[in-house]
Amino acid sequence: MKNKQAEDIFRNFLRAGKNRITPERFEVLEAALEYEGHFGADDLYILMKNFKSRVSRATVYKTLELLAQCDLLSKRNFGDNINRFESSFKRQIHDHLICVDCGKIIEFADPRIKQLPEEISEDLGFNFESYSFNIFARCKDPKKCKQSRER
Amino acid sequence: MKNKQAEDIFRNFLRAGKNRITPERFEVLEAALEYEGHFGADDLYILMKNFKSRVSRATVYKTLELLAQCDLLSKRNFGDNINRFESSFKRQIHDHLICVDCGKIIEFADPRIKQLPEEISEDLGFNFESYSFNIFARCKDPKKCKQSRER
DNA sequence: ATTGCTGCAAAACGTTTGCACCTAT
DNA sequence: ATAGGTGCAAACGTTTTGCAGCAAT
Repeated sequence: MKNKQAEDIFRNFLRAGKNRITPERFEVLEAALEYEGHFGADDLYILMKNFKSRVSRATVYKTLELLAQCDLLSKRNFGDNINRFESSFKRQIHDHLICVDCGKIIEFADPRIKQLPEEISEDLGFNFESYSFNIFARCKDPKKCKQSRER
Repeated sequence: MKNKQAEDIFRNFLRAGKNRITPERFEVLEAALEYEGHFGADDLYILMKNFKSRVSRATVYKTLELLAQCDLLSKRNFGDNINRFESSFKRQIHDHLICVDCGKIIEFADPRIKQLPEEISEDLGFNFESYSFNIFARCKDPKKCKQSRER
């Protein structure tokens, strides 16, 4: 019960669909919100296993999808064929710069990007849904690079 | 010998590294440049197989990577965990809008995006390498949607 | 002659699925 | 009571790898 507000959002979302409210789903929610930074579904599953959780891989994968649907998490793809998630609960919209050498991920929020996706969607005759904007670059400072492979 | 210019670029790139110049690699180059639109490595492999090519799957995968490295192709990722390629030879830089209902891919070039990635990289202390900007949206016109799953 | 490339099949990887049992409603 | 969720293992689709033989340098 660490994130009552997020839990309420999830509970309401589950009820709104015909989804059941189960302890496993809330266990995944809690673990996901506690995770610092970006994580793959399997990362979270392993972490939960290490903490002696009995929740299955299948449940973790399915629940993360639900959490992304109700915007408690955002699903990211940095071009390496891994779906990553991060908490978007109480967080502002941002994009990512990824160092192609060390894998470091920098978050940034540039006001110039903000309206672009919706405007472009309209112009092209589409209803905007979501967007992804990733920059791939290299650390200028070699001392800060190649050291870690944070994700 | 349909694309002498592209072949020269590839040949020089191969020589510059210590990569060998082989007929298989040029077979992949030709097939890739002829492909209309976006294709996965396996799509191209299957197509080549249908045309009785004897080039192996491994060679197709590896060669596409080389072609992306020398900018004859660009490698795209539309968030579905498939690496797609498209010819970038003699093409202007553009981004993509993907319909989440029918999978249709629209290309667009918005001048407002152009300098953004490099500027942001600099501001954050990185050397710009590349970027990806994808918009996910839904066709407004239902008649034009759900019909095809072009890629 | 050397070193890199090829084709093949097997393995790897993240993810999804089928199914019998269980549980929230 | 029943529809939906769970855990498990097996299957999936894409991509990578190990290796023996081959070919470009």
